[in-house]
Amino acid sequence: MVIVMNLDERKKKILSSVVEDYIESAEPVGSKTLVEKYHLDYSSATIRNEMKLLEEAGYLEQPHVSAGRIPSTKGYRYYVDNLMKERKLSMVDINYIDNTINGFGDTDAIFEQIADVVSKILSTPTVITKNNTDTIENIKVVKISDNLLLIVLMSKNGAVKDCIAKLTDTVEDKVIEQMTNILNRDLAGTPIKELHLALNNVIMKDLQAFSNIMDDVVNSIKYEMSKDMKKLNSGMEKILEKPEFSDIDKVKNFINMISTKEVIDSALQKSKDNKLSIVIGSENKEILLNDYTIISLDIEKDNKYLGKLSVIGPKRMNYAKTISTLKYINDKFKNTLTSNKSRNSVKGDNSEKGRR
Amino acid sequence: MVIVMNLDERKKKILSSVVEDYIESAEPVGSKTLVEKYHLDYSSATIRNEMKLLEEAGYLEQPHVSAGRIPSTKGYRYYVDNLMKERKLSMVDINYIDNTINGFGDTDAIFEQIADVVSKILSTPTVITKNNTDTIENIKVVKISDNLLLIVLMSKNGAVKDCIAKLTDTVEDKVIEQMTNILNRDLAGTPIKELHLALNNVIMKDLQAFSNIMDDVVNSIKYEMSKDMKKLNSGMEKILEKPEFSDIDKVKNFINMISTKEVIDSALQKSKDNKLSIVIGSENKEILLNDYTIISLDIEKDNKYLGKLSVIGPKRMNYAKTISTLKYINDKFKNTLTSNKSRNSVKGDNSEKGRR
DNA sequence: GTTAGCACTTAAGTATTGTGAGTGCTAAAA
DNA sequence: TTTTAGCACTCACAATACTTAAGTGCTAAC
Repeated sequence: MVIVMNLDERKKKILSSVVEDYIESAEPVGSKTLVEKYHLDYSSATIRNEMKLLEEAGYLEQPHVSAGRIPSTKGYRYYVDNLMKERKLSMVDINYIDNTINGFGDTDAIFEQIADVVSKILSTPTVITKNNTDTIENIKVVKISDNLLLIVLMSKNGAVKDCIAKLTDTVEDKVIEQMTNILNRDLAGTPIKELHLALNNVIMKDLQAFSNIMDDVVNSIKYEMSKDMKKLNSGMEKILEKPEFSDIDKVKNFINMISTKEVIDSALQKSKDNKLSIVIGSENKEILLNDYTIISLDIEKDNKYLGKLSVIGPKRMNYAKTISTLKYINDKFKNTLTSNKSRNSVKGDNSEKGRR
Repeated sequence: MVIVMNLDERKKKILSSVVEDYIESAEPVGSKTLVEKYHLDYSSATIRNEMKLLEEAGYLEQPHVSAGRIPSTKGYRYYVDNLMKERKLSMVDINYIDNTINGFGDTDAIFEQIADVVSKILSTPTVITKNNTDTIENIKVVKISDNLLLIVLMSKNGAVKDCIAKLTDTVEDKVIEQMTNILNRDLAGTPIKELHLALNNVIMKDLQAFSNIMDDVVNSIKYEMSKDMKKLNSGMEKILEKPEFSDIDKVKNFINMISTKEVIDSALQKSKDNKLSIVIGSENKEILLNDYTIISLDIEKDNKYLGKLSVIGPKRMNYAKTISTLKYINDKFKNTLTSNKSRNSVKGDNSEKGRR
């Protein structure tokens, strides 16, 4: 796919050292540092010559003439595709993930858990985008008390969402049954993204029949569905720690940018085929994102697409750790949605599908 | 209660002008500014003499000798108690509140809505603390599908909380009924803060009877209840706009501080009698909070205490607007929890209790 | 009691200089 | 041909001195 440039071993070693040192230190890397810290058996002058060549070939760049080198977008890309070694997660992180993601709550709640965990481990903001081509499959309405109804929506792909409706009028069981039938008749098969419209139609058609009650129910569903994409700001505090954001204006710009739905949407549209997609710096079509990297993972359950989990941060991000964390979470997630038993003493494992 | 110092009218006018100008501009206020902007019919020299006296009496302070004056804690306190004029909310804010707080979802969701709205309007972080002396009154368990249960907890004070439990085993209706009975028998009357312990006891006693199912249910409840106090970080981005937080270290300190549960707890313990409490700067016993003001409001429904809504920010906060916003929300909230009809065209108002 | 006038203080902004990290190039060594 | 020592050069950053403007407190006159 990618045209592999003819970099000799020494250049590869230098490039990967520059990338890794810069990821760690956030400071431009100089020839002397490379020789000393990475045991390159050449003098600094030789390394300087090589770095010059790497710069001319577009893999490195120089903030100013008397500074060391930092990786360019092309450099990061080469590193990710050819040089990076996949890394095992630390036991600390594995334990943290295992103890925190427990599968309680509806699908949104689980997404939220995942976003929080990823943010904590990677110190990056995390975005969850739900699959809104998913369709409604089934709706249940349960009477909790005289003026409280509980509505549960289940999607074709297995997502579950519930909400509570407070009624102004009391309601009889018979009415609930009728209403449930109407909702299922009108909404089953509706794509999530068209749900709002469909709900309006339900009201138009059937409001008369059930007066306020249907209205209460529909509004509750509408509100619950409008909470989409909310998890955007998870882990925002963490970026304050990164030297890239030492200036308050940069923080503000970044927050504004990722709060702009269009920017994120544009970034997440591409590369639908890959389960794991990495878009580095200027590879982003959106100019505002040219200094940032977005790594996203498709979240699936039983081979059905539920949504996308994306990590967004400066180009200087820990690619190896990010990728292994996302992959681990993905595996974990598949199990979690099926069963929440994993953290307790697993007694009878025979109920599992056995694909591992 | 408060000993009112003998400030003459001119001093009052000067003090209130300094407070209001400083709240708006965040810059120390000088004598010339006061004369010109607030039409005090004296020369700047006279005002200077007065300001000197106000400083000696402890109402004002001077960051350095060639700067204007800023209010001290005592100055803010005098302003809030004696000089501040209560202010009507703007129509924009009223509309925003009315259109956003709609009463959908369980009690926690509503609290969250309120915290978000307050944060947006006041550009301040907002903390919600739930009343954990409230007790469980009733528990309902509803079967959604073969391996999904929905659990609804209702408290004595009217709070509602629901969660979904995913089961490893399938479950029969009869079992659910038995289990519901056990849960109600063992948990009814339990204070929310002791729920975790009580749930452990339930498992100890009855795990054998229902094996994994009860386990799944109990763990779901536990997880749902553990989300307490989560709304702490709402509105955190907003503080970046305030000049007090122009330095990234100050932001970090502030975030660390308010993320420390103990600090917030200590601040929120005092003044239980008042529905609205204002603790300014050094009035806070906790030293870390000495540069900040906390304004909290007890949230009630039908005269039952549900929790506390607190706004935390620099001493230089817009006291008048904060207080009127909280009061408006409080009124709104009472209605909202009872009925979510307010934003639709209200047709038959006869169902309302009529207390306004 | 009030105010004009003035000397004084100080934060903050601007200009100046010094320092150190790191480079590119040249010429010699391997 | 490749590598390296040596050196002049560049430039960000830190430290320092200089300037400016805001605002005060005090005194003496109104």
